[in-house]
Amino acid sequence: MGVTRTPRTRWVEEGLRLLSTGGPDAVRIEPLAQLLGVTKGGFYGYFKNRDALLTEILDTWERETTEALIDQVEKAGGDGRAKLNRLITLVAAGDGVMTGTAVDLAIREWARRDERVAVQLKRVDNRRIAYLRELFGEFCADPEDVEVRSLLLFSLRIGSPLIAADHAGRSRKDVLEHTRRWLLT
Amino acid sequence: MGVTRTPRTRWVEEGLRLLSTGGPDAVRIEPLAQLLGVTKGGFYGYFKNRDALLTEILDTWERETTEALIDQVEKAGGDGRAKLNRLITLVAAGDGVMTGTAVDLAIREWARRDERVAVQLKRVDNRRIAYLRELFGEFCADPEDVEVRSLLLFSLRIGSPLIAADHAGRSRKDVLEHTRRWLLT
DNA sequence: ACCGCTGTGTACGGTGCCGTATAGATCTCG
DNA sequence: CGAGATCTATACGGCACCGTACACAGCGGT
Repeated sequence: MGVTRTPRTRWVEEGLRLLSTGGPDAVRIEPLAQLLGVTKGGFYGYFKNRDALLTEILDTWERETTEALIDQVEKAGGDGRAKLNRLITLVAAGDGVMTGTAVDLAIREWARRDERVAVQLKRVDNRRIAYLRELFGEFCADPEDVEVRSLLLFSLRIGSPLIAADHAGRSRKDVLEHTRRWLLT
Repeated sequence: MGVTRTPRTRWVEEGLRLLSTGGPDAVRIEPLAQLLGVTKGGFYGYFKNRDALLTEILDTWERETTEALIDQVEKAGGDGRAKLNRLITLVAAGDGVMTGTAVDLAIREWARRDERVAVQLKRVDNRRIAYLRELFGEFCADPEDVEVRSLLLFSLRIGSPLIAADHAGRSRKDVLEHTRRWLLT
């Protein structure tokens, strides 16, 4: 063969998919290779070992997830409220492998048992919370208030997909819609 | 020997501990046996296989976690606000292996990839949300409002430990304290 | 003191995965 | 076309764990 049929990035992309559905323990090289339709032969040409792949997956995620979404929200302009509305809508849509909520949750769980991952996650979270703070700050005078709303909105984004409850006849979507109004008032 | 030196419950308890720190994939029989200071010899006398242990761990958790906390809150009495305050304080303390937040998170992550676990988690969540709804209902007239606050409080309990951000000079504890007041007004 | 029961230790074969070594296949470029 | 570089398949040894088989130890009861 000789030409790159399974480039480095494919290992990372598919690994990210495995991570999101099965957690870090599911990112195994041989099953991954099978998923790509090859054997693990080529893997060790790109990566030193399994750990190197995990590191690269994490770095890729950090790079893609931190700025991409913010840029997308910013470029459409508007005031803080408008931007928050757009942000919430975009996140709720949750398209893409990277920006999807599943990867986020998997990495969060991973961070609980791996200090290296925890550090990386903290950078990402701080960046995101800082952005929320900035937007809420545009129409909330009290800094405490800003902090409370930022944490609540962020928690909702993380917590809601993990909560499997019904809502007395309402749909989750409805409740989230009301919550959005509640937080933006 | 002949007398029970490592009763069935010890396997479950220690398994629960492994689950909370390392996720379901970390609940392995041989390491678990080593943790208990025995070999796996006795394990298969109690359980058919690893899966049977996992099932029993889950059942134990459901039994212990659903009613214990609610009972503890209820028996001290007071109105809805007082009970919510007590509930929040108790959960924040997070003592015990069962009621701790770690098991909860591990099981939630587990439920994302195992339908059986998802069903069980849903029962527990519905029970908990129903209780929150009941308490908020005591001082919130609007049912939508009740639903929003319940989901926000629950999300905060799940999401906050997973979020690794700083808060502009404040401590997480401070922000959570302000949030509590915000939700109970 | 003997016997059966029960929990335990040990040994075994099987499986899935890791990481290495090596040879073959295919493209690129001279 | 031939040489070199690049990617791939295959084979291997090693490790950790699963589940089974079986032998042994010590307690309870008659």
